[in-house]
Amino acid sequence: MRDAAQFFRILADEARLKIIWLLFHRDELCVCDIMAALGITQSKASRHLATLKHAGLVTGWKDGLWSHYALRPAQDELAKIHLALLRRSLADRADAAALLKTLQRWLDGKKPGMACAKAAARAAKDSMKKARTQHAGASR
Amino acid sequence: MRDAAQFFRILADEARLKIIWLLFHRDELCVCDIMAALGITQSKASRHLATLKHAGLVTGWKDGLWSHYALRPAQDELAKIHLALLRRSLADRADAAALLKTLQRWLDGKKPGMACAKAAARAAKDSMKKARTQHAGASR
DNA sequence: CCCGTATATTCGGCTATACGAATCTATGGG
DNA sequence: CCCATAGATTCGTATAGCCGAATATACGGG
Repeated sequence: MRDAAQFFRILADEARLKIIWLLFHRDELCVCDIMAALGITQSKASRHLATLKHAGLVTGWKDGLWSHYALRPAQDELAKIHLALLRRSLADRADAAALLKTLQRWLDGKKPGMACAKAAARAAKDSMKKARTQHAGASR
Repeated sequence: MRDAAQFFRILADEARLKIIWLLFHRDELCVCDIMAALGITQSKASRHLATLKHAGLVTGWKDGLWSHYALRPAQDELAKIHLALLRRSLADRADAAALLKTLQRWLDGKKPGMACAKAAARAAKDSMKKARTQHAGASR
C-alpha cells in the first residue's frame, strides 16, 4: 500500500495535475508549452516533468534542442484506472477548460523559428502578474 | 483544480489509506482499533483521523469516552468515484488483506471493560518491534 | 471530589518537497 | 569557433507534513 500512497503523492500537486490534464489532450508538448500554458517558470516546468517521468506517468524524448513529453500508457493497473477517472472528473471543471484554451492560444501563436522559450517565459510572467493582481483584488 | 490536488494529498499517506481501507469494511472503528490494527501510536492515529475528518472523508462522534469514526458517504463526485475505485484496487493487495486480518484478530480479542487503549498501545508497540526486525532481516 | 481511561492537542524536531535564481549542458546556426 | 537557445540541474531557502513524547481535556466510576 506504500506504493499506492506514493502514486497519490505524485498527483497531489496542482502543477502536475495540470500537466497531465494537458497531455490528455495533446499527443505531446514541449517544456515551453507547459511554461506558457501554466504560467510557471522554466525550472518549475522541467522539474515537474522530470518527476512525472520518473514516476512512469510520462515519457520524454529529445528532438534537437527541444524536449517533448507525452503521456505514457500506464503499465500499472491502479495508475491506469485512476488516470482515466481523473480525466473524466476534471473534464467538467471550468479551470480545466480554461487551461486548455490558454494552451490553444499559445500553440496558435507559436511560429516556427521564433524564440519560443523566451516568449513562453514572458507569457508566464504576465500570467503570474495577472494572477497576483486578481488575487489581491479578490481578497478585499 | 487546486482542490483535486488537495484531495489526492489526503490519500498520499500510507496510514490514511489504511484507515480508509479498514473503514470500507467496518461500519465504525474507534481510535484504539486503528492503533492496534495499524500498529501506530495513539497520537498518530488521532491526528490522521482528524485529518480525514477535516477533509470530509470521515465522520466522527463521541460515545462516552470513546470516539468512533466511520466513512462519510462522500458528497463530492470526484471523491466518491475515486474512493470506490480505490477500494477495488486495494482489494487484491496482499498487505491490505493482511491488515484486515490483523484488525479482525484485535477485535476478537477485545473484551468489554478491558483497558483497550492500553492494550492497543501494547499491541502497536509489539507490531512496530516486529516490523523493525523484519526490516533488518530483509536488508541483509 | 479524585482517579484512571480514551482521546485530543501541543511542542520541538526532523525530513521531504517546492520554489526562483543562477548555472550548466547540449545543440544548431552563422 | 562562437553564440543564442531549450532545457536540465544545482543551490540556498522556505514551507509543509510527519512524528513521538508530553500534556491537556473530558468523561465515568467509586
